[in-house]
Parts: sequence; structure tokens; C-alpha cells
Amino acid sequence: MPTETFLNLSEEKRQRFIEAALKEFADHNYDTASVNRIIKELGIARGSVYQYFTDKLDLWLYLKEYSEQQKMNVIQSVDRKAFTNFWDYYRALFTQGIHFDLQHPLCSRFLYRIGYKESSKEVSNYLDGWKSKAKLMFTHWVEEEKEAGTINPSIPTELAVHFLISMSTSITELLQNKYEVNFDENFKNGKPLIASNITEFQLAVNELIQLLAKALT
Amino acid sequence: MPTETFLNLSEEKRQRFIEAALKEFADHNYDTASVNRIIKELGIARGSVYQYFTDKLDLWLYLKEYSEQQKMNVIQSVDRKAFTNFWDYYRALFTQGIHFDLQHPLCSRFLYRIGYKESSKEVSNYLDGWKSKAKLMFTHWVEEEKEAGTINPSIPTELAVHFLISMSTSITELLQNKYEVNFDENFKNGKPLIASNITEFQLAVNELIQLLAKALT
DNA sequence: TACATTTGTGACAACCTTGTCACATATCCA
DNA sequence: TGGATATGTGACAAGGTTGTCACAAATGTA
Repeated sequence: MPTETFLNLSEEKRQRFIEAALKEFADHNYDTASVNRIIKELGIARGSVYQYFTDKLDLWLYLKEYSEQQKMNVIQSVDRKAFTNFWDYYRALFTQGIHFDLQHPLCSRFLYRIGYKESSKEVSNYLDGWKSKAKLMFTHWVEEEKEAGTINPSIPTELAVHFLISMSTSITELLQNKYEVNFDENFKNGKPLIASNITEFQLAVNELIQLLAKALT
Repeated sequence: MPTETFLNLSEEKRQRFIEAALKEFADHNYDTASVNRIIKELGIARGSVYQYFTDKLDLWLYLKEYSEQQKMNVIQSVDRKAFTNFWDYYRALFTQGIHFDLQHPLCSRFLYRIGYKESSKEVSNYLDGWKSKAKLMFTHWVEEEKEAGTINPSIPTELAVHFLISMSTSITELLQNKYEVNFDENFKNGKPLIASNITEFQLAVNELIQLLAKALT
């Protein structure tokens, strides 16, 4: 939890701080992320950080909550009821994912890291939340779609969920393979991961969903 | 490259060293892995390590090559020509993967880490090799199977390859979800990840391959 | 203006890391 | 046995890390 002092900061100061911290924790694992680099980047004193947060862990937890909230705000704008077809809904979720990446590139990269690259024992207790949440959501959907006839009931729910989640997360890698140069460039320049390849991304998503649908129907 | 001194070491000494080093680099990222912990575990002097290897990086590269070689030895025993059906071949590869994990648990965990969790800039130049190799192999297969009629030619090769690789690698996660407790136990005790769940693993693999086949046919 | 409160500072301690190197010990060979 | 070579040792330097704390500056308040 950030201190009163941090919350009392001017909007601009706070945002500048969050951005610098996010960048550090997006570029490095928890263990190798350095408070020194953050303050150097911001040009502030070491003590300030510890007047805002009790800990490195405290700061990390705040950034995690902050980023998840940002993502939630974007994702939850997609309403399941607005789609009759499950796969259309699924596709819409991906599209919102793109928008999130474009609007919050640092959050996006940070969440990607803590979701798939982080392995520090210091934070391992806090890594499960997101995934198990997603699992619950997908499980719910799969069971619904099994009844609705969209998903073959003979396929174990657990397997279908794994299939869907695993594909959702690996799409980034697919695009990295396809548009290698741009991804690296964007990362270096601190741009959103997807950047200008939106249409290609949409095409890849469509192809992928077709495969998923074929497998699970 | 290890020095003459290291290669001259007695088989037992060398193996003990490799195991301790593998354990350290399997449990920690490159940056946070500690030579101090390795020597403490082995009860040897700091200087010895630097008489065997010039560098921490040099040691890491050796362990990488060593582990990859171990895996190759196991995997290459599966001959494509021994199978008329591609999916049978694919299934056999998984089975060999189980054997590798059972016979070389440390190598298995180390390779898993450098394949999916590593993000240190120090070693980033050396991380691509394995993946691009796998991609080449899978690409070759997919193209063959397209001609043979096993895989639908209208599916882009890139997509099919991504599908296969992504599923191959995420199977571990599926099993972790299913048999959470056992996995944690095995990890703590330094046992192979899969251990006693071989039959369950085989079942999960079969189910998964059925889905893959359905999607790609 | 004068005082109280909040915010900012950076030297510092304590602890880690890697790689070195002069020295000690063990092993081999004649 | 004696001398050369190979192997083992651990204190050390140089650099990094986090969190602290007495103090300085800015801001709010009366």
C-alpha cells in the first residue's frame, strides 16, 4: 500500500513516478529490478521512494494492482451478452487486448512479465491470482458453451480451458515469429508491443480462432 | 568452454559439480544464480570454479550445451520412419520427453527455465537457438504432412507450427493444473516433475493430440 | 510574519555479488 | 626420494543492492 504522501502527490508527479517504476519492472525481473535505476531516471532522491512505499515489494504490489486495474477497465467493457456467438466474444476480447496494449504499453509489458517470465521467490505468492481468475472465467464459459452446443461436451472441461488459455497467451509469440523486427524495435523504443501491426494481428487472431473452434466444436 | 582442469577431473567430481551447478541455474535466473551458493553446496573454494570456467557465463553456456546434448540423445532415439502416422510419431516424442524428464530432472528443469523464464540480457543472445531449431523441425514436418494429407493445406504453415509448438510446451502447465500438489512436492524434493503421474500424463497427451489432430486435419 | 507540518535529500550501514591472485596442497613422474 | 606440474584455497578489491535516518527545504496555517 502506498503511503499518504504518495497519494497526496500531484497527478503529474505521481504519474511520472509510476511510469518510471513500471518501465523498470517491465524491463527486469523483480530481483534484478533496481530502485537505484528508477531514482536515477527520475532524478529524485533514494529516500523519496521509501517515503512513498515501505518496500520494494510494496512498490511492486502497487504496480501490479495498478496494472491489473487498468487492464480490467479495458477488458470489462466487452459484454458477453452482446454476442450470440461465443467465438465472436472471444475475438472481441482479443481486440480489446490490442487496445490495452496500445493504450498502456508499459502495463502490458509489465503484466506479460509477471504472468510468464517472473520466477522470484519474493513475489511467487502473488503470481497465482491472475491466472486462477482467468481459469475460473474460462471454466465458466466452457461449461456454458458445452450446454449451448458450441463446445463438444465429450472434451474434458479442464483440457478445453487449458487449450483456450494457452492459445490466448501464446498469440504474442506467434506474432513475434511473424513480425520479428517490429516487435524488437517497438520494445527497444518503449512503444506498444503490437504498434502498427494491428491488421496483421487481427488476421492472425481470426486464423487462430478458426483452429480453436474446429478443435473444440 | 570448460578448461583442461575441469575435463581432467574425476568423473565423480565432475558430475557432482555439474549437478550442483545445474540445480542452482534451474532454481534461479541467470542474474540471481549465485556461484557462492554452488560452492557452499559443494564445499569447495571459490577459486576452483574459476579454474574450471573463465566466467559465470562460461559455466552457464556449458550447462546449456550439456543439457541440450542430453536431451538430444533421448529425443533422437525416436525415428520418424518408424511411424506411418504422424500423430503416433508426435505422441512418441512426448513419451520420450517424459523419459528425459525422469532420467535428467535437473537438465529438464534447467532447459525449461532458459526456454521460458529466462530474460537476462547477459544471456539473451544465446536463447534463440533452441526455439528456432524446433521451429525448423516442425515446419519441415508440417509441410510433409500437408502433402501427405494429414494436415489441411489451407492452414498456413506458420500457424500450424505455432499451434504444435505452443501446445507441446504448455502441456507441462496443464499437468501442473491437474496435479498441483504432486508437482510442488516433487519440485521441493528435487524429484522429476512428472514422477509418478506417468499414466495420467499419457492420458492428457492423448487427449491433447486428439484436439490438435482435429484442428489441423 | 512565524510556526507547524509535510515532503525531499543523500551519506551511510549491512549485505550481497563476481572475479583475482598469491599461496598451499596434492598428484604425477623420473 | 625430489622436483615439476596440476589442483585447491580463501582473503580481497570493486561494484552492486536495499532500507535508514538525521537533516534540509518547501509548503500550509494561523
